[in-house]
Amino acid sequence: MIITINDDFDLNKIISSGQCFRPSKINDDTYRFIVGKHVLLIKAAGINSYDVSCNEEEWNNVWKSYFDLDTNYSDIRAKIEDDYMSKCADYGKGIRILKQDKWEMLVSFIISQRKSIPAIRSCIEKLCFKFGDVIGEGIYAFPSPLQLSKATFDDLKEAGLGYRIPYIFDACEKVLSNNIILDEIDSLNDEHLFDKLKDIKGVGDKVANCVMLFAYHRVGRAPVDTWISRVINEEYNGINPFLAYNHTAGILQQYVFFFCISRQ
DNA sequence: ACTCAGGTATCCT
DNA sequence: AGGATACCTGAG
Repeated sequence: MIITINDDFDLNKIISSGQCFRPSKINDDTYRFIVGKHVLLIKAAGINSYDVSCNEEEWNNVWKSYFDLDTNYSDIRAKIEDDYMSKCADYGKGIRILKQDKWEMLVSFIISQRKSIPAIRSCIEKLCFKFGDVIGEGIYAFPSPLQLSKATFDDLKEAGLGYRIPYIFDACEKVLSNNIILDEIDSLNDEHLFDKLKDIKGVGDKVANCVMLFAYHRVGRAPVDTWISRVINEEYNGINPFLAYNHTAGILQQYVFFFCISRQ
Protein backbone atom coordinates (compact mmCIF):
# COMPACT_ATOMS: atom_id res chain seq x y z
CA MET A 1 0.00 0.00 0.00
CA ILE A 2 1.23 3.50 -0.79
CA ILE A 3 0.78 6.20 1.85
CA THR A 4 1.54 9.91 1.85
CA ILE A 5 3.36 11.85 4.55
CA ASN A 6 3.59 15.58 4.05
CA ASP A 7 5.71 16.50 7.07
CA ASP A 8 9.35 15.86 8.08
CA PHE A 9 9.97 12.13 7.82
CA ASP A 10 13.39 10.54 7.46
CA LEU A 11 13.50 6.84 8.25
CA ASN A 12 17.26 6.67 8.48
CA LYS A 13 17.44 9.56 10.94
CA ILE A 14 14.53 8.19 12.97
CA ILE A 15 16.24 4.85 13.57
CA SER A 16 19.64 6.47 14.15
CA SER A 17 18.53 9.08 16.65
CA GLY A 18 18.98 6.89 19.70
CA GLN A 19 15.33 6.80 20.72
CA CYS A 20 14.75 3.21 19.58
CA PHE A 21 16.90 0.12 19.47
CA ARG A 22 15.05 -2.54 17.50
CA PRO A 23 14.02 -0.83 14.25
CA SER A 24 16.52 -1.48 11.48
CA LYS A 25 17.39 -0.98 7.86
CA ILE A 26 17.04 -4.42 6.31
CA ASN A 27 18.37 -3.59 2.84
CA ASP A 28 19.25 -0.61 0.68
CA ASP A 29 15.89 1.09 0.88
CA THR A 30 13.63 -0.86 3.25
CA TYR A 31 13.26 -0.25 6.95
CA ARG A 32 11.65 -2.57 9.48
CA PHE A 33 9.75 -1.50 12.59
CA ILE A 34 8.20 -3.70 15.25
CA VAL A 35 5.35 -2.78 17.59
CA GLY A 36 4.01 -5.58 19.77
CA LYS A 37 3.30 -8.35 17.29
CA HIS A 38 3.10 -6.01 14.31
CA VAL A 39 5.97 -5.85 11.85
CA LEU A 40 6.12 -3.04 9.32
CA LEU A 41 8.29 -2.87 6.23
CA ILE A 42 8.44 0.62 4.78
CA LYS A 43 10.39 2.23 1.95
CA ALA A 44 10.33 5.52 0.12
CA ALA A 45 8.29 5.45 -3.09
CA GLY A 46 8.64 8.99 -4.40
CA ILE A 47 8.19 12.51 -3.04
CA ASN A 48 6.37 12.28 0.30
CA SER A 49 5.11 8.81 -0.51
CA TYR A 50 6.02 5.49 1.01
CA ASP A 51 5.32 1.84 0.31
CA VAL A 52 4.20 0.06 3.47
CA SER A 53 3.62 -3.65 4.06
CA CYS A 54 0.45 -3.26 6.12
CA ASN A 55 -3.16 -2.57 5.15
CA GLU A 56 -4.98 0.71 5.70
CA GLU A 57 -6.61 -0.39 8.93
CA GLU A 58 -3.29 -1.33 10.53
CA TRP A 59 -1.65 1.82 9.24
CA ASN A 60 -4.36 3.95 10.84
CA ASN A 61 -4.63 1.99 14.08
CA VAL A 62 -1.01 1.19 14.79
CA TRP A 63 1.53 3.11 12.75
CA LYS A 64 0.09 6.60 12.43
CA SER A 65 0.34 7.21 16.13
CA TYR A 66 3.63 5.30 16.40
CA PHE A 67 5.22 7.74 13.96
CA ASP A 68 3.44 10.69 15.62
CA LEU A 69 2.00 11.77 12.30
CA ASP A 70 -0.52 14.18 13.81
CA THR A 71 2.25 16.49 14.98
CA ASN A 72 3.72 19.06 12.61
CA TYR A 73 7.48 18.93 13.06
CA SER A 74 8.34 21.50 10.40
CA ASP A 75 6.30 24.04 12.39
CA ILE A 76 8.27 23.18 15.50
CA ARG A 77 11.57 23.61 13.69
CA ALA A 78 10.44 26.93 12.26
CA LYS A 79 9.80 28.36 15.71
CA ILE A 80 13.31 27.78 17.08
CA GLU A 81 15.10 31.06 17.70
CA ASP A 82 18.37 29.75 19.03
CA ASP A 83 21.31 29.46 16.63
CA TYR A 84 22.82 26.26 17.96
CA MET A 85 19.42 24.60 18.31
CA SER A 86 18.44 25.71 14.79
CA LYS A 87 21.62 24.23 13.38
CA CYS A 88 20.85 20.90 15.08
CA ALA A 89 17.21 20.95 13.95
CA ASP A 90 18.21 21.61 10.33
CA TYR A 91 20.66 18.76 10.52
CA GLY A 92 18.12 16.43 12.14
CA LYS A 93 15.16 17.42 9.98
CA GLY A 94 13.08 14.28 9.49
CA ILE A 95 13.44 12.93 13.01
CA ARG A 96 10.14 12.24 14.77
CA ILE A 97 9.56 11.15 18.36
CA LEU A 98 8.18 7.63 18.12
CA LYS A 99 5.39 6.57 20.46
CA GLN A 100 6.78 3.25 21.62
CA ASP A 101 5.73 0.50 23.99
CA LYS A 102 5.98 1.47 27.65
CA TRP A 103 7.38 -1.80 28.97
CA GLU A 104 9.87 -2.10 26.13
CA MET A 105 11.15 1.43 26.70
CA LEU A 106 11.39 0.91 30.44
CA VAL A 107 13.49 -2.24 30.08
CA SER A 108 15.51 -0.88 27.15
CA PHE A 109 16.57 2.29 28.92
CA ILE A 110 17.36 0.48 32.17
CA ILE A 111 19.70 -1.65 30.08
CA SER A 112 21.09 1.39 28.27
CA GLN A 113 22.99 2.82 31.23
CA ARG A 114 26.74 2.90 30.65
CA LYS A 115 26.45 0.96 27.41
CA SER A 116 27.16 1.96 23.83
CA ILE A 117 24.22 1.96 21.44
CA PRO A 118 25.47 -1.15 19.54
CA ALA A 119 25.82 -2.96 22.89
CA ILE A 120 22.29 -1.94 23.90
CA ARG A 121 20.91 -3.26 20.62
CA SER A 122 22.74 -6.53 21.04
CA CYS A 123 21.40 -7.07 24.59
CA ILE A 124 17.83 -6.31 23.56
CA GLU A 125 17.92 -8.62 20.55
CA LYS A 126 19.21 -11.42 22.77
CA LEU A 127 16.30 -10.91 25.16
CA CYS A 128 13.78 -10.92 22.32
CA PHE A 129 15.31 -14.06 20.80
CA LYS A 130 15.37 -15.92 24.11
CA PHE A 131 12.08 -14.85 25.65
CA GLY A 132 9.89 -13.18 23.02
CA ASP A 133 7.17 -14.69 20.85
CA VAL A 134 7.95 -15.59 17.27
CA ILE A 135 6.11 -13.07 15.09
CA GLY A 136 7.73 -13.72 11.73
CA GLU A 137 10.63 -15.55 10.11
CA GLY A 138 13.50 -14.89 12.47
CA ILE A 139 11.57 -12.00 14.05
CA TYR A 140 10.76 -11.95 17.74
CA ALA A 141 8.50 -9.74 19.79
CA PHE A 142 9.84 -7.90 22.80
CA PRO A 143 9.25 -10.19 25.81
CA SER A 144 6.32 -9.38 28.10
CA PRO A 145 6.85 -8.76 31.82
CA LEU A 146 5.73 -12.32 32.52
CA GLN A 147 8.04 -13.77 29.88
CA LEU A 148 11.01 -11.78 31.18
CA SER A 149 10.22 -12.68 34.76
CA LYS A 150 10.74 -16.34 33.84
CA ALA A 151 14.35 -15.64 32.97
CA THR A 152 16.98 -16.84 35.42
CA PHE A 153 19.84 -14.72 36.67
CA ASP A 154 22.18 -16.69 34.40
CA ASP A 155 19.91 -16.14 31.40
CA LEU A 156 20.19 -12.41 31.86
CA LYS A 157 23.90 -12.64 32.52
CA GLU A 158 24.31 -14.44 29.20
CA ALA A 159 22.36 -11.66 27.53
CA GLY A 160 25.02 -9.26 28.79
CA LEU A 161 22.96 -7.32 31.32
CA GLY A 162 25.65 -7.31 33.99
CA TYR A 163 24.82 -5.31 37.10
CA ARG A 164 21.45 -4.30 35.64
CA ILE A 165 19.99 -7.78 36.22
CA PRO A 166 18.41 -6.97 39.62
CA TYR A 167 16.99 -3.78 38.10
CA ILE A 168 15.17 -5.81 35.45
CA PHE A 169 13.82 -8.23 38.03
CA ASP A 170 12.60 -5.31 40.13
CA ALA A 171 10.80 -3.85 37.10
CA CYS A 172 9.18 -7.25 36.37
CA GLU A 173 8.08 -7.62 39.96
CA LYS A 174 6.62 -4.13 40.30
CA VAL A 175 4.70 -4.47 37.04
CA LEU A 176 3.47 -8.03 37.61
CA SER A 177 2.32 -7.25 41.14
CA ASN A 178 0.42 -4.19 39.85
CA ASN A 179 2.55 -2.06 42.14
CA ILE A 180 3.09 -0.05 38.97
CA ILE A 181 0.52 -0.23 36.16
CA LEU A 182 2.29 1.20 33.15
CA ASP A 183 -0.88 2.11 31.26
CA GLU A 184 -2.61 3.59 34.26
CA ILE A 185 0.20 5.94 35.28
CA ASP A 186 -0.22 7.61 31.89
CA SER A 187 -2.95 9.64 33.58
CA LEU A 188 -0.44 11.19 36.02
CA ASN A 189 1.09 14.57 35.41
CA ASP A 190 4.75 14.76 34.43
CA GLU A 191 6.19 15.15 37.92
CA HIS A 192 4.17 12.32 39.42
CA LEU A 193 4.86 10.01 36.49
CA PHE A 194 8.56 10.84 36.83
CA ASP A 195 8.54 9.93 40.53
CA LYS A 196 6.56 6.74 39.92
CA LEU A 197 9.00 5.51 37.28
CA LYS A 198 11.93 6.31 39.55
CA ASP A 199 10.52 3.96 42.19
CA ILE A 200 11.87 1.16 40.00
CA LYS A 201 15.45 0.21 40.82
CA GLY A 202 17.90 1.31 38.18
CA VAL A 203 15.63 4.11 36.99
CA GLY A 204 17.14 7.51 37.68
CA ASP A 205 16.46 10.94 36.18
CA LYS A 206 17.82 10.17 32.73
CA VAL A 207 16.13 6.80 32.23
CA ALA A 208 12.82 8.08 33.61
CA ASN A 209 12.89 11.01 31.21
CA CYS A 210 13.69 8.74 28.26
CA VAL A 211 10.77 6.46 29.11
CA MET A 212 8.51 9.48 29.50
CA LEU A 213 9.60 10.96 26.18
CA PHE A 214 9.70 7.84 24.02
CA ALA A 215 6.81 5.82 25.48
CA TYR A 216 4.50 8.29 27.22
CA HIS A 217 5.17 10.94 24.59
CA ARG A 218 5.84 13.61 27.21
CA VAL A 219 7.56 15.83 24.68
CA GLY A 220 8.35 18.45 27.27
CA ARG A 221 10.93 16.13 28.85
CA ALA A 222 14.53 16.50 27.72
CA PRO A 223 16.75 13.73 29.09
CA VAL A 224 20.23 14.95 30.06
CA ASP A 225 22.87 12.40 29.17
CA THR A 226 26.62 12.77 28.69
CA TRP A 227 26.17 14.33 25.24
CA ILE A 228 23.52 16.83 26.27
CA SER A 229 25.46 17.62 29.41
CA ARG A 230 28.49 18.42 27.28
CA VAL A 231 26.38 20.70 25.06
CA ILE A 232 24.95 22.51 28.08
CA ASN A 233 28.45 23.18 29.37
CA GLU A 234 30.16 23.98 26.08
CA GLU A 235 27.41 25.89 24.25
CA TYR A 236 25.24 27.32 27.03
CA ASN A 237 27.57 28.15 29.93
CA GLY A 238 26.14 25.40 32.06
CA ILE A 239 22.55 26.65 31.83
CA ASN A 240 20.12 24.03 30.47
CA PRO A 241 18.52 25.63 27.38
CA PHE A 242 15.80 23.00 27.13
CA LEU A 243 14.05 24.23 30.27
CA ALA A 244 12.80 27.23 28.29
CA TYR A 245 11.03 25.04 25.73
CA ASN A 246 8.01 23.77 27.62
CA HIS A 247 6.24 21.63 25.07
CA THR A 248 8.93 20.84 22.53
CA ALA A 249 12.03 20.35 24.70
CA GLY A 250 12.15 16.63 24.06
CA ILE A 251 11.95 17.05 20.31
CA LEU A 252 14.75 19.60 20.33
CA GLN A 253 16.77 17.33 22.57
CA GLN A 254 16.55 14.63 19.90
CA TYR A 255 17.81 17.01 17.23
CA VAL A 256 20.75 17.98 19.44
CA PHE A 257 21.51 14.41 20.45
CA PHE A 258 21.44 13.23 16.84
CA PHE A 259 23.70 16.11 15.82
CA CYS A 260 26.19 15.13 18.53
CA ILE A 261 26.36 11.40 17.88
CA SER A 262 26.51 11.92 14.12
CA ARG A 263 29.69 13.99 14.39
CA GLN A 264 31.64 12.09 17.00
C1' DA B 1 45.44 -4.56 26.91
C1' DC B 2 42.73 -0.62 27.79
C1' DT B 3 39.28 2.94 27.71
C1' DC B 4 34.76 4.31 27.66
C1' DA B 5 29.92 3.81 26.97
C1' DG B 6 22.78 7.88 26.20
C1' DG B 7 23.71 6.32 34.63
C1' DT B 8 22.39 4.89 39.14
C1' DA B 9 22.81 3.37 43.94
C1' DT B 10 25.28 4.03 47.77
C1' DC B 11 28.14 6.16 50.79
C1' DC B 12 30.03 9.89 52.42
C1' DT B 13 30.31 15.24 54.03
C1' DA C 1 21.52 18.64 49.04
C1' DG C 2 25.66 17.73 46.61
C1' DG C 3 30.04 15.25 45.46
C1' DA C 4 32.81 10.95 44.97
C1' DT C 5 32.98 6.14 43.75
C1' DA C 6 31.98 1.39 42.27
C1' DC C 7 29.73 -1.15 38.93
C1' DC C 8 29.00 -5.82 34.52
C1' DT C 9 30.21 -6.14 29.94
C1' DG C 10 31.03 -5.29 25.00
C1' DA C 11 32.65 -2.32 21.26
C1' DG C 12 36.38 0.20 19.26
